[in-house]
Amino acid sequence: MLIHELSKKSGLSTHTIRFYEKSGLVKGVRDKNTKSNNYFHYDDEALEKLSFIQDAKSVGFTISEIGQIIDAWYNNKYSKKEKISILEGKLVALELKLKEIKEMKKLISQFKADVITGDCPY
Amino acid sequence: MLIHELSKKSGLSTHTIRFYEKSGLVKGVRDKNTKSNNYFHYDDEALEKLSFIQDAKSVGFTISEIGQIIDAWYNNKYSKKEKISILEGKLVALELKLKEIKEMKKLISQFKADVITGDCPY
DNA sequence: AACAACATTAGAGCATAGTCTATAGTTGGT
DNA sequence: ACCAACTATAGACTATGCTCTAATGTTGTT
Repeated sequence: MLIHELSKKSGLSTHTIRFYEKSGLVKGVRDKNTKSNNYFHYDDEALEKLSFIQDAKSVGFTISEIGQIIDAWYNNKYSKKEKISILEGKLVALELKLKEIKEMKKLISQFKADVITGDCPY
Repeated sequence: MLIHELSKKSGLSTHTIRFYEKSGLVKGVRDKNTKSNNYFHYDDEALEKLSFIQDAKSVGFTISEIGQIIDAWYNNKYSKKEKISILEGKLVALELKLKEIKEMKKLISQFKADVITGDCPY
């Protein structure tokens, strides 16, 4: 598919997709038989990656971290050992975030309880 | 205490503290009896806020969201009802993040498992 | 009085992650 | 052949959240 279709299917603008392409997260390929244009073609894997990118961004991973994860899963840039180590690193980071969020939930729940009971001094 | 001490106690640079002050998250007060300078003085509440800001940032809240939470707890800018509604909104957001992170953990765990078993096709 | 170490404001600069504009070329339908 | 809708590239612009510099004044110690 061409970028416009990928854009519609992913829900991301062509600008954003090109930005991700420049950042190394996805890439299209050019058809060597076609000489009249130099359009990039994208497959379902690109769509999958864009969907992953959106989820990964929303849990707080940066573009560069997402790039590492994609490289650890979709590419052969890293050895098996390196891939596992990268993915384990991200799991540790997620575990920490989970803990922080639970603590923040407790804290804000306490704020709320104190506002309700009037123990909030302000 | 003056900003330098607050900086050391909070672990944030004076620049960052001033940036937060401009953003409305903390504020120092000037001593009306002192005429030779216009230094700001900070209390333990400011330190508490800075600590909260660091935690809140690390769970992904923006400066503006953190400002709302601080206003809902430390100030009387909002009515009781508004305060509760703001805090509940943040709790909902945290609950969603929690869910997203758990899903991302599953996904990355699966990536890792597939790399280990060799089911990763790349 | 000299000097380091502090204080203030204003504004410049930077990284991240887009978002948009301009320019130029291509494709598909009528 | 024409035109809307697409494509590519380069680069300008924006928002967020710092981070640093410059200019200037104050405080505390020797």
